[in-house]
Amino acid sequence: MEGNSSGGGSSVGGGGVAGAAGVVGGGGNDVELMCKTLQVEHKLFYFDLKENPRGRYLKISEKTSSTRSTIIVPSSGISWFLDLFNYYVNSDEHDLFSKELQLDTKVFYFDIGENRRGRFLKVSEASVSRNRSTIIVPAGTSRDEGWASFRNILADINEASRLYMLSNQQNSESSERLVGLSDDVGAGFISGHSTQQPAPPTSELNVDRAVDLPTQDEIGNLGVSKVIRVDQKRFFFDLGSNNRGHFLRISEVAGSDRSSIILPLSGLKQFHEIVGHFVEITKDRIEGMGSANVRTVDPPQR
DNA sequence: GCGGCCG
Repeated sequence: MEGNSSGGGSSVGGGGVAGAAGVVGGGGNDVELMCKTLQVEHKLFYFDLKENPRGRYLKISEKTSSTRSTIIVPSSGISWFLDLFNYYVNSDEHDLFSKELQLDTKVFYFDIGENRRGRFLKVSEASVSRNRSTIIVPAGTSRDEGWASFRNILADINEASRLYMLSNQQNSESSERLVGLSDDVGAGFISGHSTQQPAPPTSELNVDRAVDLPTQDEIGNLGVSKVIRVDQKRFFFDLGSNNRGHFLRISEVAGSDRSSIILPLSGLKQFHEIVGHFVEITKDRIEGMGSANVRTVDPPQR
């Protein structure tokens, strides 16, 4: 029950007067969409969902009397954080493992620790050319309620972030003014993130899970599409995005059948390398004849 | 009003 924000004047100058030079330092003029605080033991955690022209992100800060540290989670990572905290809350104490979460250029490390004060989860963010920053979340005194409260807040924020994404999408359909407001367009449906599913604890978190994807076309179409024809088949390459991040959808269309694979952009380079490998080892066979009937066709502009 | 985090 010690899970909730109390009136500590939490929000960053939210009620604050204009003219108070109110802009948060460092965060610049980023718009604050939602903010919450959580107290666990003597630590205070601040959750700020923010948005700027480059997209949406969640800033999580840990503050004690002596320490302040912050991690920045891109919006595509919020649901992963939620899943991971669910994992740490729901799993048996004995089979808790460290996890890594890779998002674009950042890597987040989740590690369990324990000392005289109790158990804790260390979440640290490593990104190129920036100091590693870490927050430490106490498990809590009884039944991991520290982690559970943290998870509950992540769930709220994840939901809010999803709604912002959907409304941005609608807005940009109806009016072009907002173009460039967020690069996180696209729909995606997360069905219930309900209780008992301990997110897949496999190590390659970012590869296997893009399954809950929009199957309709046009969603998250970022205007980047390619089509190739090979024999009787056509292959469509479409960039899209949902709240898990950006992906490339490759669809094979033959007759009225269509099937797709969804490739998170984080895997695109590997994909490319592997295709390159096969091109290399089959070069002799395809260069002689096959290449003539593989053509690239750009879709009509606009 | 604790204490982790190794920069």
